[in-house]
Amino acid sequence: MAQVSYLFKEVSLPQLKAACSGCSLKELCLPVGLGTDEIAELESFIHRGRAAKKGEYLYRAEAPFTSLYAVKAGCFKTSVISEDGREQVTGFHMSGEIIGMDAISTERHTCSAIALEDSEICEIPFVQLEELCRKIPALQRHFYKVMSREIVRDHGVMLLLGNMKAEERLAAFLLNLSQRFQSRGYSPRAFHLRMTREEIGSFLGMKLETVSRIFSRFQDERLIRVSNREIELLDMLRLKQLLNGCSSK
Amino acid sequence: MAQVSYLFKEVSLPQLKAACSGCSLKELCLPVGLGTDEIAELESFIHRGRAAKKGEYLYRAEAPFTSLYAVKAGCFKTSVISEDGREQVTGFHMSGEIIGMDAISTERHTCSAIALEDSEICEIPFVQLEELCRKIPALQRHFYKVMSREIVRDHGVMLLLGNMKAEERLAAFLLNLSQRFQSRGYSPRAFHLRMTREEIGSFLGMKLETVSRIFSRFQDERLIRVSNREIELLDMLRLKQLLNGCSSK
DNA sequence: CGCCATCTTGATTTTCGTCAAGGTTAGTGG
DNA sequence: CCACTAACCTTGACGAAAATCAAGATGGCG
Repeated sequence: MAQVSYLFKEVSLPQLKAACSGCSLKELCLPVGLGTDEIAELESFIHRGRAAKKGEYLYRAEAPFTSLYAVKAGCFKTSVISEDGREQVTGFHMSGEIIGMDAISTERHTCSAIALEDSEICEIPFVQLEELCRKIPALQRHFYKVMSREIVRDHGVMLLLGNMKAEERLAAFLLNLSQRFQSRGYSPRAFHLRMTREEIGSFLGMKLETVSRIFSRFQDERLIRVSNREIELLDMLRLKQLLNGCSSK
Repeated sequence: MAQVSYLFKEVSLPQLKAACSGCSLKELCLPVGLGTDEIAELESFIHRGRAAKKGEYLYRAEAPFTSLYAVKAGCFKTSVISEDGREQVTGFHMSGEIIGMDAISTERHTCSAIALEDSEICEIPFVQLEELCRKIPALQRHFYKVMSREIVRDHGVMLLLGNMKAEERLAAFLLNLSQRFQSRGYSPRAFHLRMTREEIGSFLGMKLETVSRIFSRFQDERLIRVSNREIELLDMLRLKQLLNGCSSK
Protein backbone atom coordinates (compact mmCIF):
# COMPACT_ATOMS: atom_id res chain seq x y z
CA MET A 1 0.00 0.00 0.00
CA ALA A 2 3.04 2.19 0.33
CA GLN A 3 2.92 3.23 -3.27
CA VAL A 4 -0.69 4.18 -3.08
CA SER A 5 -0.42 6.10 0.14
CA TYR A 6 2.43 7.92 -1.51
CA LEU A 7 0.25 8.86 -4.42
CA PHE A 8 -2.59 10.09 -2.35
CA LYS A 9 -1.66 11.02 1.14
CA GLU A 10 -5.00 11.11 2.87
CA VAL A 11 -6.48 11.22 6.27
CA SER A 12 -6.03 7.76 7.68
CA LEU A 13 -6.45 8.24 11.39
CA PRO A 14 -7.84 5.32 13.31
CA GLN A 15 -9.93 7.77 15.29
CA LEU A 16 -11.67 8.81 12.15
CA LYS A 17 -14.30 6.13 12.32
CA ALA A 18 -15.51 7.34 15.66
CA ALA A 19 -15.20 10.92 14.58
CA CYS A 20 -17.36 10.39 11.55
CA SER A 21 -20.28 9.17 13.55
CA GLY A 22 -20.26 12.45 15.41
CA CYS A 23 -19.22 15.52 13.54
CA SER A 24 -16.24 15.59 11.29
CA LEU A 25 -14.98 18.75 12.86
CA LYS A 26 -13.42 16.34 15.30
CA GLU A 27 -11.05 15.51 12.48
CA LEU A 28 -10.12 19.14 12.69
CA CYS A 29 -9.56 19.04 16.44
CA LEU A 30 -8.50 15.66 17.67
CA PRO A 31 -5.04 15.49 16.20
CA VAL A 32 -4.03 18.64 17.97
CA GLY A 33 -5.30 17.66 21.40
CA LEU A 34 -7.47 20.63 22.22
CA GLY A 35 -8.95 21.19 25.62
CA THR A 36 -12.71 21.08 26.10
CA ASP A 37 -12.94 24.87 26.33
CA GLU A 38 -11.19 25.21 23.04
CA ILE A 39 -13.40 22.65 21.35
CA ALA A 40 -16.42 24.45 22.72
CA GLU A 41 -15.24 27.70 21.17
CA LEU A 42 -14.60 26.00 17.88
CA GLU A 43 -18.03 24.43 17.93
CA SER A 44 -19.64 27.72 18.78
CA PHE A 45 -19.23 29.08 15.28
CA ILE A 46 -19.31 25.96 13.16
CA HIS A 47 -22.64 25.34 11.53
CA ARG A 48 -23.26 21.67 11.95
CA GLY A 49 -25.50 19.28 10.19
CA ARG A 50 -26.24 21.11 7.01
CA ALA A 51 -27.58 18.66 4.46
CA ALA A 52 -26.96 18.44 0.73
CA LYS A 53 -29.10 16.29 -1.53
CA LYS A 54 -27.55 14.19 -4.26
CA GLY A 55 -26.68 16.39 -7.20
CA GLU A 56 -26.80 19.59 -5.16
CA TYR A 57 -24.01 22.15 -5.37
CA LEU A 58 -22.30 22.87 -2.09
CA TYR A 59 -20.65 25.84 -3.79
CA ARG A 60 -19.97 26.94 -7.33
CA ALA A 61 -16.88 28.26 -9.00
CA GLU A 62 -16.75 32.08 -8.87
CA ALA A 63 -18.97 32.28 -5.79
CA PRO A 64 -17.62 34.51 -3.01
CA PHE A 65 -15.67 32.65 -0.37
CA THR A 66 -16.82 32.70 3.21
CA SER A 67 -16.44 29.22 4.61
CA LEU A 68 -14.59 25.97 4.40
CA TYR A 69 -16.62 22.78 4.55
CA ALA A 70 -15.94 19.55 6.35
CA VAL A 71 -17.71 16.55 4.88
CA LYS A 72 -19.57 14.92 7.74
CA ALA A 73 -21.23 12.13 5.80
CA GLY A 74 -21.62 11.29 2.15
CA CYS A 75 -19.42 12.10 -0.80
CA PHE A 76 -18.62 15.13 -2.94
CA LYS A 77 -16.77 15.73 -6.13
CA THR A 78 -14.91 18.95 -6.81
CA SER A 79 -14.19 20.05 -10.35
CA VAL A 80 -12.82 22.94 -12.33
CA ILE A 81 -14.27 23.93 -15.67
CA SER A 82 -12.06 25.46 -18.33
CA GLU A 83 -13.33 28.34 -20.39
CA ASP A 84 -14.14 26.11 -23.30
CA GLY A 85 -16.24 23.91 -21.07
CA ARG A 86 -14.07 20.93 -20.29
CA GLU A 87 -14.58 19.57 -16.82
CA GLN A 88 -11.70 18.27 -14.76
CA VAL A 89 -12.70 16.49 -11.58
CA THR A 90 -10.04 17.46 -9.05
CA GLY A 91 -11.08 15.10 -6.30
CA PHE A 92 -13.65 12.93 -4.59
CA HIS A 93 -14.16 13.80 -0.96
CA MET A 94 -15.40 11.59 1.83
CA SER A 95 -16.28 12.06 5.48
CA GLY A 96 -13.66 13.88 7.47
CA GLU A 97 -12.19 15.75 4.57
CA ILE A 98 -12.11 19.51 4.31
CA ILE A 99 -12.84 21.24 1.04
CA GLY A 100 -12.90 24.79 -0.22
CA MET A 101 -9.31 25.75 0.58
CA ASP A 102 -8.61 26.74 -3.00
CA ALA A 103 -10.91 29.71 -2.48
CA ILE A 104 -8.75 31.39 0.16
CA SER A 105 -6.34 32.81 -2.40
CA THR A 106 -8.79 34.88 -4.43
CA GLU A 107 -11.67 34.95 -1.97
CA ARG A 108 -13.77 33.28 -4.64
CA HIS A 109 -14.25 29.60 -5.18
CA THR A 110 -12.23 28.31 -8.11
CA CYS A 111 -13.94 24.95 -8.31
CA SER A 112 -17.44 23.63 -7.74
CA ALA A 113 -18.43 21.00 -5.21
CA ILE A 114 -21.34 18.69 -5.92
CA ALA A 115 -22.83 16.03 -3.68
CA LEU A 116 -22.62 12.56 -5.23
CA GLU A 117 -25.12 11.21 -2.74
CA ASP A 118 -27.24 12.68 0.03
CA SER A 119 -24.65 14.17 2.35
CA GLU A 120 -24.10 16.23 5.45
CA ILE A 121 -21.51 18.88 5.96
CA CYS A 122 -20.19 21.28 8.57
CA GLU A 123 -19.69 24.83 7.50
CA ILE A 124 -16.65 26.53 9.00
CA PRO A 125 -16.65 30.32 8.62
CA PHE A 126 -13.10 31.10 7.64
CA VAL A 127 -12.65 34.41 9.41
CA GLN A 128 -13.55 32.86 12.72
CA LEU A 129 -11.37 29.83 12.15
CA GLU A 130 -8.50 32.16 11.34
CA GLU A 131 -9.03 34.08 14.53
CA LEU A 132 -9.17 30.96 16.66
CA CYS A 133 -6.02 29.68 14.98
CA ARG A 134 -4.23 32.74 16.27
CA LYS A 135 -5.30 31.93 19.79
CA ILE A 136 -4.52 28.21 19.60
CA PRO A 137 -1.12 27.53 18.04
CA ALA A 138 -1.81 23.81 17.80
CA LEU A 139 -4.91 24.49 15.76
CA GLN A 140 -3.01 26.84 13.50
CA ARG A 141 -0.34 24.26 12.92
CA HIS A 142 -2.97 21.66 12.23
CA PHE A 143 -4.68 23.82 9.68
CA TYR A 144 -1.41 24.47 7.88
CA LYS A 145 -0.97 20.73 7.74
CA VAL A 146 -4.40 20.20 6.28
CA MET A 147 -3.63 22.65 3.49
CA SER A 148 -0.22 21.16 2.94
CA ARG A 149 -1.72 17.70 2.71
CA GLU A 150 -3.95 18.92 -0.09
CA ILE A 151 -0.86 20.11 -1.97
CA VAL A 152 0.80 16.74 -1.50
CA ARG A 153 -2.33 14.97 -2.71
CA ASP A 154 -2.43 17.17 -5.78
CA HIS A 155 1.20 16.33 -6.55
CA GLY A 156 0.27 12.67 -6.36
CA VAL A 157 -2.50 13.20 -8.87
CA MET A 158 -0.05 14.98 -11.16
CA LEU A 159 2.23 11.97 -11.02
CA LEU A 160 -0.74 9.79 -11.81
CA LEU A 161 -1.86 11.89 -14.75
CA GLY A 162 1.58 12.63 -16.08
CA ASN A 163 3.31 9.30 -15.79
CA MET A 164 0.85 6.44 -15.70
CA LYS A 165 -1.06 4.47 -18.26
CA ALA A 166 -4.82 4.20 -18.08
CA GLU A 167 -4.67 0.75 -16.51
CA GLU A 168 -2.29 1.88 -13.79
CA ARG A 169 -4.35 4.96 -13.04
CA LEU A 170 -7.47 2.93 -12.53
CA ALA A 171 -5.68 0.43 -10.31
CA ALA A 172 -4.29 3.31 -8.25
CA PHE A 173 -7.75 4.82 -8.02
CA LEU A 174 -9.33 1.61 -6.75
CA LEU A 175 -6.59 1.02 -4.21
CA ASN A 176 -6.87 4.59 -3.00
CA LEU A 177 -10.60 4.23 -2.48
CA SER A 178 -10.02 0.92 -0.75
CA GLN A 179 -7.62 2.51 1.67
CA ARG A 180 -9.91 5.40 2.41
CA PHE A 181 -12.87 3.15 3.07
CA GLN A 182 -10.74 1.04 5.34
CA SER A 183 -9.57 4.01 7.36
CA ARG A 184 -13.23 4.88 7.89
CA GLY A 185 -14.03 1.43 9.21
CA TYR A 186 -15.55 -0.01 6.05
CA SER A 187 -14.40 -2.98 4.06
CA PRO A 188 -11.34 -2.33 1.94
CA ARG A 189 -12.30 -5.22 -0.31
CA ALA A 190 -15.84 -4.38 -1.38
CA PHE A 191 -17.42 -1.00 -1.79
CA HIS A 192 -19.89 1.05 -3.74
CA LEU A 193 -18.75 3.68 -6.19
CA ARG A 194 -20.56 6.95 -5.76
CA MET A 195 -19.51 8.36 -9.10
CA THR A 196 -20.22 7.63 -12.74
CA ARG A 197 -17.72 6.20 -15.20
CA GLU A 198 -17.53 9.60 -16.75
CA GLU A 199 -16.58 11.25 -13.45
CA ILE A 200 -13.94 8.61 -12.80
CA GLY A 201 -12.63 9.20 -16.29
CA SER A 202 -12.55 12.93 -15.83
CA PHE A 203 -10.58 12.59 -12.63
CA LEU A 204 -8.15 10.09 -14.15
CA GLY A 205 -7.72 11.84 -17.48
CA MET A 206 -9.39 9.28 -19.72
CA LYS A 207 -12.70 8.73 -21.47
CA LEU A 208 -15.59 6.89 -19.89
CA GLU A 209 -15.34 4.13 -22.50
CA THR A 210 -11.76 3.50 -21.44
CA VAL A 211 -12.81 3.26 -17.79
CA SER A 212 -15.49 0.76 -18.73
CA ARG A 213 -13.16 -1.32 -20.88
CA ILE A 214 -10.48 -1.52 -18.21
CA PHE A 215 -13.02 -2.52 -15.57
CA SER A 216 -14.05 -5.33 -17.89
CA ARG A 217 -10.44 -6.32 -18.54
CA PHE A 218 -9.67 -6.34 -14.79
CA GLN A 219 -12.70 -8.54 -14.28
CA ASP A 220 -11.63 -10.96 -17.01
CA GLU A 221 -8.25 -11.20 -15.33
CA ARG A 222 -9.92 -11.95 -11.96
CA LEU A 223 -8.44 -8.83 -10.40
CA ILE A 224 -11.80 -7.39 -9.44
CA ARG A 225 -15.49 -8.12 -9.68
CA VAL A 226 -17.64 -5.32 -11.05
CA SER A 227 -21.38 -5.17 -11.03
CA ASN A 228 -22.56 -1.76 -11.97
CA ARG A 229 -21.12 0.42 -9.22
CA GLU A 230 -20.38 -2.40 -6.82
CA ILE A 231 -16.68 -3.18 -6.73
CA GLU A 232 -14.97 -6.13 -5.15
CA LEU A 233 -11.18 -6.29 -5.12
CA LEU A 234 -10.25 -9.94 -5.63
CA ASP A 235 -6.47 -9.62 -5.84
CA MET A 236 -5.16 -6.50 -4.20
CA LEU A 237 -1.60 -7.76 -4.44
CA ARG A 238 -1.64 -7.96 -8.20
CA LEU A 239 -3.39 -4.61 -8.38
CA LYS A 240 -0.53 -3.11 -6.43
CA GLN A 241 1.98 -4.81 -8.65
CA LEU A 242 0.29 -3.21 -11.61
CA LEU A 243 1.48 0.11 -10.23
CA ASN A 244 5.09 -0.63 -9.46
CA GLY A 245 5.60 -3.66 -11.55
CA CYS A 246 5.22 -2.25 -15.01
CA SER A 247 8.77 -1.00 -14.89
CA SER A 248 8.86 -1.47 -18.63
CA LYS A 249 7.53 2.03 -18.85
CA MET B 1 -4.62 35.61 -21.57
CA ALA B 2 -7.62 34.92 -19.41
CA GLN B 3 -7.54 31.25 -20.16
CA VAL B 4 -3.92 30.94 -19.27
CA SER B 5 -4.16 32.87 -16.07
CA TYR B 6 -6.98 30.55 -15.18
CA LEU B 7 -4.83 27.53 -15.78
CA PHE B 8 -1.94 28.71 -13.73
CA LYS B 9 -2.80 31.36 -11.26
CA GLU B 10 0.55 32.80 -10.41
CA VAL B 11 2.07 35.75 -8.73
CA SER B 12 1.56 38.64 -11.09
CA LEU B 13 2.02 41.67 -8.91
CA PRO B 14 3.33 44.76 -10.58
CA GLN B 15 5.51 45.37 -7.55
CA LEU B 16 7.23 42.12 -8.14
CA LYS B 17 9.78 43.51 -10.50
CA ALA B 18 11.09 45.90 -7.91
CA ALA B 19 10.87 43.26 -5.23
CA CYS B 20 12.98 40.85 -7.19
CA SER B 21 15.89 43.20 -7.36
CA GLY B 22 15.98 43.27 -3.59
CA CYS B 23 14.95 40.19 -1.71
CA SER B 24 11.93 38.19 -2.64
CA LEU B 25 10.74 38.10 0.91
CA LYS B 26 9.17 41.40 -0.04
CA GLU B 27 6.75 39.32 -2.03
CA LEU B 28 5.87 37.83 1.30
CA CYS B 29 5.35 41.21 2.94
CA LEU B 30 4.28 43.89 0.54
CA PRO B 31 0.80 42.70 -0.26
CA VAL B 32 -0.20 42.77 3.37
CA GLY B 33 1.13 46.25 4.07
CA LEU B 34 3.31 45.56 7.05
CA GLY B 35 4.83 48.30 9.13
CA THR B 36 8.61 48.75 9.21
CA ASP B 37 8.88 47.17 12.65
CA GLU B 38 7.08 44.13 11.45
CA ILE B 39 9.22 43.82 8.36
CA ALA B 40 12.28 44.18 10.56
CA GLU B 41 11.13 41.30 12.73
CA LEU B 42 10.43 39.18 9.69
CA GLU B 43 13.83 39.94 8.27
CA SER B 44 15.48 39.15 11.56
CA PHE B 45 15.05 35.43 11.15
CA ILE B 46 15.09 35.02 7.39
CA HIS B 47 18.40 33.85 6.05
CA ARG B 48 18.97 35.93 3.00
CA GLY B 49 21.17 35.47 0.03
CA ARG B 50 21.91 31.79 0.16
CA ALA B 51 23.18 30.69 -3.23
CA ALA B 52 22.55 27.49 -5.13
CA LYS B 53 24.64 26.48 -8.12
CA LYS B 54 23.04 25.03 -11.21
CA GLY B 55 22.17 21.42 -10.62
CA GLU B 56 22.33 21.73 -6.86
CA TYR B 57 19.57 20.37 -4.65
CA LEU B 58 17.88 22.95 -2.46
CA TYR B 59 16.25 20.09 -0.60
CA ARG B 60 15.54 16.45 -1.28
CA ALA B 61 12.44 14.37 -0.82
CA GLU B 62 12.34 12.71 2.61
CA ALA B 63 14.59 15.33 4.20
CA PRO B 64 13.30 16.76 7.48
CA PHE B 65 11.36 19.97 7.10
CA THR B 66 12.55 23.10 8.79
CA SER B 67 12.15 25.96 6.34
CA LEU B 68 10.28 27.30 3.39
CA TYR B 69 12.28 28.89 0.61
CA ALA B 70 11.59 32.00 -1.41
CA VAL B 71 13.31 32.07 -4.77
CA LYS B 72 15.18 35.35 -4.90
CA ALA B 73 16.81 34.93 -8.29
CA GLY B 74 17.13 32.09 -10.74
CA CYS B 75 14.93 29.11 -11.37
CA PHE B 76 14.14 25.82 -9.67
CA LYS B 77 12.26 22.71 -10.60
CA THR B 78 10.42 20.61 -8.04
CA SER B 79 9.67 16.98 -8.70
CA VAL B 80 8.30 13.89 -7.04
CA ILE B 81 9.70 10.45 -7.72
CA SER B 82 7.49 7.41 -7.58
CA GLU B 83 8.74 4.25 -5.98
CA ASP B 84 9.51 2.69 -9.31
CA GLY B 85 11.61 5.66 -10.26
CA ARG B 86 9.43 7.76 -12.52
CA GLU B 87 9.99 11.46 -12.12
CA GLN B 88 7.12 13.91 -12.30
CA VAL B 89 8.13 17.55 -12.40
CA THR B 90 5.51 19.34 -10.33
CA GLY B 91 6.56 22.88 -11.17
CA PHE B 92 9.13 25.39 -12.34
CA HIS B 93 9.67 28.19 -9.87
CA MET B 94 10.93 31.68 -10.56
CA SER B 95 11.85 34.69 -8.45
CA GLY B 96 9.27 35.64 -5.88
CA GLU B 97 7.77 32.20 -5.55
CA ILE B 98 7.73 30.22 -2.33
CA ILE B 99 8.44 26.51 -2.33
CA GLY B 100 8.52 23.74 0.23
CA MET B 101 4.95 24.05 1.48
CA ASP B 102 4.21 20.42 0.70
CA ALA B 103 6.53 19.48 3.55
CA ILE B 104 4.43 21.05 6.29
CA SER B 105 2.00 18.15 6.40
CA THR B 106 4.44 15.37 7.26
CA GLU B 107 7.36 17.50 8.42
CA ARG B 108 9.40 15.91 5.68
CA HIS B 109 9.84 17.12 2.16
CA THR B 110 7.81 15.14 -0.32
CA CYS B 111 9.48 16.51 -3.41
CA SER B 112 12.97 17.61 -4.36
CA ALA B 113 13.96 21.07 -5.52
CA ILE B 114 16.85 21.51 -7.94
CA ALA B 115 18.34 24.74 -9.27
CA LEU B 116 18.08 24.96 -13.05
CA GLU B 117 20.60 27.80 -13.13
CA ASP B 118 22.77 29.55 -10.57
CA SER B 119 20.20 30.91 -8.14
CA GLU B 120 19.71 32.70 -4.87
CA ILE B 121 17.14 31.93 -2.25
CA CYS B 122 15.88 33.15 1.10
CA GLU B 123 15.40 30.55 3.76
CA ILE B 124 12.40 31.10 6.01
CA PRO B 125 12.41 28.99 9.18
CA PHE B 126 8.86 27.78 9.46
CA VAL B 127 8.47 27.80 13.22
CA GLN B 128 9.39 31.46 13.38
CA LEU B 129 7.17 32.36 10.47
CA GLU B 130 4.31 30.59 12.19
CA GLU B 131 4.90 32.52 15.36
CA LEU B 132 5.03 35.83 13.59
CA CYS B 133 1.84 34.97 11.72
CA ARG B 134 0.09 34.71 15.05
CA LYS B 135 1.19 38.19 15.95
CA ILE B 136 0.39 39.75 12.59
CA PRO B 137 -3.03 38.71 11.29
CA ALA B 138 -2.37 40.23 7.89
CA LEU B 139 0.71 38.09 7.50
CA GLN B 140 -1.20 35.01 8.57
CA ARG B 141 -3.89 35.71 6.03
CA HIS B 142 -1.29 36.30 3.38
CA PHE B 143 0.41 33.02 4.07
CA TYR B 144 -2.88 31.15 3.85
CA LYS B 145 -3.35 32.78 0.49
CA VAL B 146 0.07 31.70 -0.71
CA MET B 147 -0.71 28.11 0.18
CA SER B 148 -4.15 28.32 -1.36
CA ARG B 149 -2.67 29.73 -4.55
CA GLU B 150 -0.47 26.67 -4.79
CA ILE B 151 -3.57 24.46 -4.57
CA VAL B 152 -5.25 26.47 -7.32
CA ARG B 153 -2.16 26.20 -9.49
CA ASP B 154 -2.08 22.45 -8.98
CA HIS B 155 -5.71 22.17 -10.04
CA GLY B 156 -4.82 24.03 -13.20
CA VAL B 157 -2.07 21.55 -13.92
CA MET B 158 -4.53 18.71 -13.37
CA LEU B 159 -6.83 20.25 -15.96
CA LEU B 160 -3.89 20.54 -18.30
CA LEU B 161 -2.78 16.94 -17.81
CA GLY B 162 -6.22 15.44 -17.72
CA ASN B 163 -7.99 17.24 -20.51
CA MET B 164 -5.54 18.61 -23.03
CA LYS B 165 -3.67 17.24 -25.98
CA ALA B 166 0.09 17.53 -26.20
CA GLU B 167 -0.09 20.50 -28.52
CA GLU B 168 -2.44 22.40 -26.24
CA ARG B 169 -0.34 21.64 -23.20
CA LEU B 170 2.76 23.02 -24.79
CA ALA B 171 0.96 26.15 -25.95
CA ALA B 172 -0.38 26.65 -22.43
CA PHE B 173 3.10 26.14 -21.03
CA LEU B 174 4.67 28.75 -23.30
CA LEU B 175 1.94 31.28 -22.60
CA ASN B 176 2.27 30.69 -18.89
CA LEU B 177 6.01 31.30 -19.01
CA SER B 178 5.41 34.37 -21.13
CA GLN B 179 3.04 35.79 -18.56
CA ARG B 180 5.38 35.08 -15.70
CA PHE B 181 8.32 36.70 -17.43
CA GLN B 182 6.19 39.70 -18.22
CA SER B 183 5.08 40.12 -14.63
CA ARG B 184 8.75 40.15 -13.67
CA GLY B 185 9.53 42.91 -16.10
CA TYR B 186 11.01 40.80 -18.88
CA SER B 187 9.81 40.44 -22.41
CA PRO B 188 6.73 38.26 -22.78
CA ARG B 189 7.64 37.60 -26.40
CA ALA B 190 11.17 36.27 -26.19
CA PHE B 191 12.77 34.33 -23.42
CA HIS B 192 15.26 31.65 -22.54
CA LEU B 193 14.12 28.26 -21.32
CA ARG B 194 15.97 27.12 -18.24
CA MET B 195 14.89 23.51 -18.53
CA THR B 196 15.58 20.62 -20.87
CA ARG B 197 13.05 19.14 -23.26
CA GLU B 198 12.86 16.16 -20.96
CA GLU B 199 11.95 18.33 -17.97
CA ILE B 200 9.30 20.14 -19.97
CA GLY B 201 7.97 16.78 -21.05
CA SER B 202 7.92 15.44 -17.53
CA PHE B 203 5.97 18.45 -16.33
CA LEU B 204 3.51 18.26 -19.20
CA GLY B 205 3.06 14.50 -19.21
CA MET B 206 4.70 13.72 -22.53
CA LYS B 207 7.99 12.41 -23.89
CA LEU B 208 10.87 14.65 -24.82
CA GLU B 209 10.57 13.64 -28.48
CA THR B 210 7.00 14.87 -28.48
CA VAL B 211 8.06 18.21 -27.02
CA SER B 212 10.71 18.53 -29.70
CA ARG B 213 8.35 17.60 -32.51
CA ILE B 214 5.69 20.06 -31.41
CA PHE B 215 8.24 22.86 -31.10
CA SER B 216 9.24 22.13 -34.67
CA ARG B 217 5.63 22.01 -35.80
CA PHE B 218 4.85 25.32 -34.09
CA GLN B 219 7.86 26.79 -35.82
CA ASP B 220 6.75 25.49 -39.22
CA GLU B 221 3.39 27.12 -38.62
CA ARG B 222 5.08 30.44 -37.74
CA LEU B 223 3.64 30.37 -34.24
CA ILE B 224 7.02 30.55 -32.55
CA ARG B 225 10.69 30.66 -33.35
CA VAL B 226 12.87 28.15 -31.54
CA SER B 227 16.60 28.09 -31.43
CA ASN B 228 17.84 25.69 -28.86
CA ARG B 229 16.43 27.11 -25.64
CA GLU B 230 15.67 30.55 -27.01
CA ILE B 231 11.97 30.98 -27.64
CA GLU B 232 10.23 33.74 -29.47
CA LEU B 233 6.45 33.85 -29.57
CA LEU B 234 5.48 35.10 -33.02
CA ASP B 235 1.72 34.77 -32.79
CA MET B 236 0.43 34.78 -29.25
CA LEU B 237 -3.13 35.15 -30.44
CA ARG B 238 -3.13 31.92 -32.37
CA LEU B 239 -1.33 30.19 -29.50
CA LYS B 240 -4.18 31.24 -27.23
CA GLN B 241 -6.71 30.07 -29.76
CA LEU B 242 -5.03 26.69 -29.71
CA LEU B 243 -6.18 26.39 -26.12
CA ASN B 244 -9.77 27.46 -26.37
CA GLY B 245 -10.30 27.06 -30.04
CA CYS B 246 -9.96 23.33 -30.40
CA SER B 247 -13.50 22.92 -29.19
CA SER B 248 -13.64 19.79 -31.33
CA LYS B 249 -12.30 18.00 -28.31
C1' DC C 1 -44.12 0.44 -16.59
C1' DG C 2 -41.52 3.23 -19.41
C1' DC C 3 -37.98 6.55 -20.00
C1' DC C 4 -33.60 8.55 -19.60
C1' DA C 5 -29.19 8.24 -17.88
C1' DT C 6 -25.60 5.23 -17.63
C1' DC C 7 -22.88 1.57 -19.13
C1' DT C 8 -20.79 -1.94 -22.38
C1' DT C 9 -18.72 -3.41 -26.50
C1' DG C 10 -16.99 -3.25 -31.28
C1' DA C 11 -14.71 -1.00 -35.30
C1' DT C 12 -11.84 2.55 -36.69
C1' DT C 13 -8.79 6.54 -36.31
C1' DT C 14 -5.69 9.51 -33.99
C1' DT C 15 -2.23 10.54 -30.96
C1' DC C 16 1.68 9.70 -28.85
C1' DG C 17 5.35 6.54 -27.25
C1' DT C 18 9.25 3.70 -28.63
C1' DC C 19 13.34 2.73 -30.99
C1' DA C 20 17.00 4.27 -33.68
C1' DA C 21 20.30 7.27 -35.85
C1' DG C 22 22.57 11.37 -36.40
C1' DG C 23 23.41 16.31 -35.32
C1' DT C 24 24.31 20.19 -32.27
C1' DT C 25 25.91 22.58 -28.22
C1' DA C 26 28.10 23.58 -24.05
C1' DG C 27 31.46 22.56 -21.00
C1' DT C 28 36.12 20.61 -19.86
C1' DG C 29 40.78 19.93 -19.84
C1' DG C 30 44.89 20.17 -22.33
C1' DC D 1 42.23 28.72 -27.67
C1' DC D 2 41.00 24.41 -29.39
C1' DA D 3 39.78 19.59 -29.41
C1' DC D 4 37.04 16.41 -27.23
C1' DT D 5 33.24 14.58 -24.92
C1' DA D 6 28.87 14.07 -22.93
C1' DA D 7 24.56 15.84 -22.66
C1' DC D 8 20.99 17.42 -25.27
C1' DC D 9 18.17 17.86 -29.28
C1' DT D 10 15.93 16.59 -33.83
C1' DT D 11 13.85 13.63 -37.05
C1' DG D 12 12.00 9.37 -39.10
C1' DA D 13 9.66 4.87 -39.06
C1' DC D 14 6.84 2.04 -36.62
C1' DG D 15 3.66 0.30 -33.11
C1' DA D 16 0.81 0.58 -28.99
C1' DA D 17 -2.57 2.97 -26.37
C1' DA D 18 -6.47 5.42 -26.03
C1' DA D 19 -10.00 8.49 -28.36
C1' DT D 20 -13.83 8.61 -31.32
C1' DC D 21 -17.92 7.01 -33.42
C1' DA D 22 -21.67 4.00 -33.22
C1' DA D 23 -25.05 0.74 -31.56
C1' DG D 24 -27.28 -1.54 -28.23
C1' DA D 25 -27.99 -3.18 -23.27
C1' DT D 26 -29.06 -2.26 -18.55
C1' DG D 27 -30.92 -0.30 -14.60
C1' DG D 28 -32.76 3.27 -11.50
C1' DC D 29 -36.39 6.34 -10.82
C1' DG D 30 -40.57 8.84 -11.45
